[in-house]
Amino acid sequence: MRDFSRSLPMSLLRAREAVMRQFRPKLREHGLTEQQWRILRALAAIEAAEVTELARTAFLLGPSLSRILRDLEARNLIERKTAKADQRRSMVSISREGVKLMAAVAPSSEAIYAEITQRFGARKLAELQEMLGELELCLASTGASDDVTDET
Amino acid sequence: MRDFSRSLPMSLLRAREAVMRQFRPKLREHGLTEQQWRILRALAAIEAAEVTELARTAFLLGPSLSRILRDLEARNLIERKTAKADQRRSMVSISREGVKLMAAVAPSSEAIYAEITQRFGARKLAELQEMLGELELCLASTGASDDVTDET
DNA sequence: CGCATTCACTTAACATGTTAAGTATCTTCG
DNA sequence: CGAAGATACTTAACATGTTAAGTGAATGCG
Repeated sequence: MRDFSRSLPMSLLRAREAVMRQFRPKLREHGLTEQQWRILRALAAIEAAEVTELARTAFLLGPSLSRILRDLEARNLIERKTAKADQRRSMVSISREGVKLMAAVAPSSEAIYAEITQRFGARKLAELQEMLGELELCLASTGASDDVTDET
Repeated sequence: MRDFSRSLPMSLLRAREAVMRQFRPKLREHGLTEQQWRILRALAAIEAAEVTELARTAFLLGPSLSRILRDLEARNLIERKTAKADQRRSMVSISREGVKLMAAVAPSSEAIYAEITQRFGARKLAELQEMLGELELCLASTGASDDVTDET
């Protein structure tokens, strides 16, 4: 069997870990996890979003998101209100405090990203992201539990 | 701020998830998680390994590995014995049952990997892995908690 | 030898990943 | 209208990620 440490899943895992290791300490200084930071960033870019939409944007599963939103709400970093038209949906938005926290963390985050870009090379980084996107695309809707009806 | 859904960490996360989504269902059929499978594969390639060595190979943190080894041992998929020379170390090896399970899963796993390779293209896959390796390398020992003494 | 330090591993505590089940609301259709 | 089904979440349960603290064994050194 192929040496699994050279397999694609392991390559992706190690590469991502190498990248995230750069960010985690700074996020931690502000009491944020990687996932919480993703949610704040996603919310900062829009007025408000439904939970399902936010899950898709931040690439989190529903149950994880539910827990995290509960915690972020308790820390007053986000706000929630049920939609008028459909009581099932809740609209999530970032709070004033959340915006302040973002503003405090963003510069360091940007600096770290710039450092990574500079080290690896901007052109190579773009190429890498292009390939990752293609990989994702060519595997789309090929898993076991997809909402596709005409699978073989 | 840059659209975070196009950031490197998200690209890596989505790509890896797209890949793992192909494998998880089959592993699940055999009652294995991705991490348990990594450990079995790592052990299958060697006679026996110390826990720390195994953690490095399977890319797992010590605490995670401790729990997983406890469970795999309870399921009789691995065996442990403390080293003679150093009572702190324990040598882990795959059991006969573990080998049997590997043999049962390996063909499907290989088939899935082959399918991915074929879809994405073998040459492109090699290029991607090359870039991922370079990324990992250029970020090595740059995090906050590394055992490097001469950091800036 | 003896004791502080280091080392290998485990436990603990909390956050998230993952699947299944639950709840409340909305929609559909007879 | 009203019951069956669909939808948008939430909870539950178990496995892992992550950091800190704990435990027992080996080492270094006076």
